Amino acid sequence: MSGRAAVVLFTRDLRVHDHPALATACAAFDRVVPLYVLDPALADRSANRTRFLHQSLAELRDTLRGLGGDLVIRRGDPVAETIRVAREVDAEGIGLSADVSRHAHRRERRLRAECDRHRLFLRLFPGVTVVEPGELRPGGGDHYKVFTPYHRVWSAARWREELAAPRRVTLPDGVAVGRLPALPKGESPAAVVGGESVGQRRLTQWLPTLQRYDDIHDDLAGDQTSRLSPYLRFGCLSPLAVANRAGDRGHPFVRQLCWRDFYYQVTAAFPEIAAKAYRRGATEDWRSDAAALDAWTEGRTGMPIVDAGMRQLHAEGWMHNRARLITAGYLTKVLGLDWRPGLAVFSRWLLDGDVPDNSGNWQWVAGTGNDSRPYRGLNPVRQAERYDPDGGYVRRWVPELATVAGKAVHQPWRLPAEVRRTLDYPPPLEVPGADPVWLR
DNA sequence: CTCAATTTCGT
DNA sequence: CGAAATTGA
Repeated sequence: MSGRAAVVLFTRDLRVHDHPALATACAAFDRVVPLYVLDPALADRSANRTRFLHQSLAELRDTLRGLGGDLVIRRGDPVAETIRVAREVDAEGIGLSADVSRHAHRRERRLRAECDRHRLFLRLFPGVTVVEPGELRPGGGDHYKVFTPYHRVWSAARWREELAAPRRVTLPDGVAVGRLPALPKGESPAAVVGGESVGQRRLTQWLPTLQRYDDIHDDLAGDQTSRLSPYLRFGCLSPLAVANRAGDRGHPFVRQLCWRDFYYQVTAAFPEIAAKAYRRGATEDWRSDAAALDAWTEGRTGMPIVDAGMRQLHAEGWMHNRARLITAGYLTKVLGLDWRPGLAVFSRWLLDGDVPDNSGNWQWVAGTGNDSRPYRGLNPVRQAERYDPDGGYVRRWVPELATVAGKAVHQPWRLPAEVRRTLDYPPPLEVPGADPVWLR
């Protein structure tokens, strides 16, 4: 063993650029162990994300090798394995990016206890969000509950300095690197590939469209959103670096990054966000209808714009944001079903699925979230006609309707009966006691 | 300075 | 309606 050593535990920050924990460790220590612990407890939550994770890890390992180091892989309980590695290499301590979920908080707490026991230091670093959760607080209270005031202070706040990748990473002598298992299978055939360079390339290619963002980000068929969310989810991209490259802090795209930070600081203060209504006094009288939930889940509700969104989710492990609003609004506001199973379905498939964003947005749509204004039930047909005016999005994802031209595809129940019979597409789900305007 | 009343505003 | 900022005692 030669020189002072530290361990950098990677979690959902799978990059070398603008990685405060890694940059600081490499600047302060001769020897650094970049470590990832494969946690069997997390492995089977989402096959899509597990595959994306492994792709990102493989690339991170290659990048670190290029810098003279490596990515050390262990399997098991992240806390026990991290401590074990730290002791093996006689490290002085451990650094990692702070995170907000209940799982992450528990990991941090256990890690701190073990570090105390073994006389190691534990240091938490920023990097998962643009502005650290808890850094901005309203006059009275620990976190912002409404987006607009948060956005105001977020835009005006001082952001930390973006950090370069370390020029060199040197492992301690004799550390066993460990191996990545064979790339696991995902569920979605058209899922994007994980990794820092893929994310960087996507960002670079997409940035020129920023000037037209307002015109195109809600166009379902145009499909011109950044699609950076999975890379942000796994930290292949630094949210700060993305915001900086967008330039103008007031840009509506940067505002979307602020929404992400907003839900992270909500989750840090309300870790039960995935299970419990955030707003106390929220009415939660959901119906129970297993058949309707199944139809929604599988994309056969008979509401083309909803089915299109769900089919895209299955095919790509990703859904256009506008389609997320429409499908989630349809489940909760039209079918009257609980947001939790909807959240669980998104969570299984989405490459970008995480606790703060996924839960926060579902609660916002369901009306149990921070938005104190009574949420108006959304009309899926009107949404479809506004955001998919020619029906191209529906025809792309619902092949049963591929022969129906124009916006007529949004209301197949209005087609002549003899045409409908040829389509092999179900009539819209019925909701007991409801007479939706779009069926009149 | 603190704290309560009041005003403003909400993807 | 309730959160957050502002005003005022």
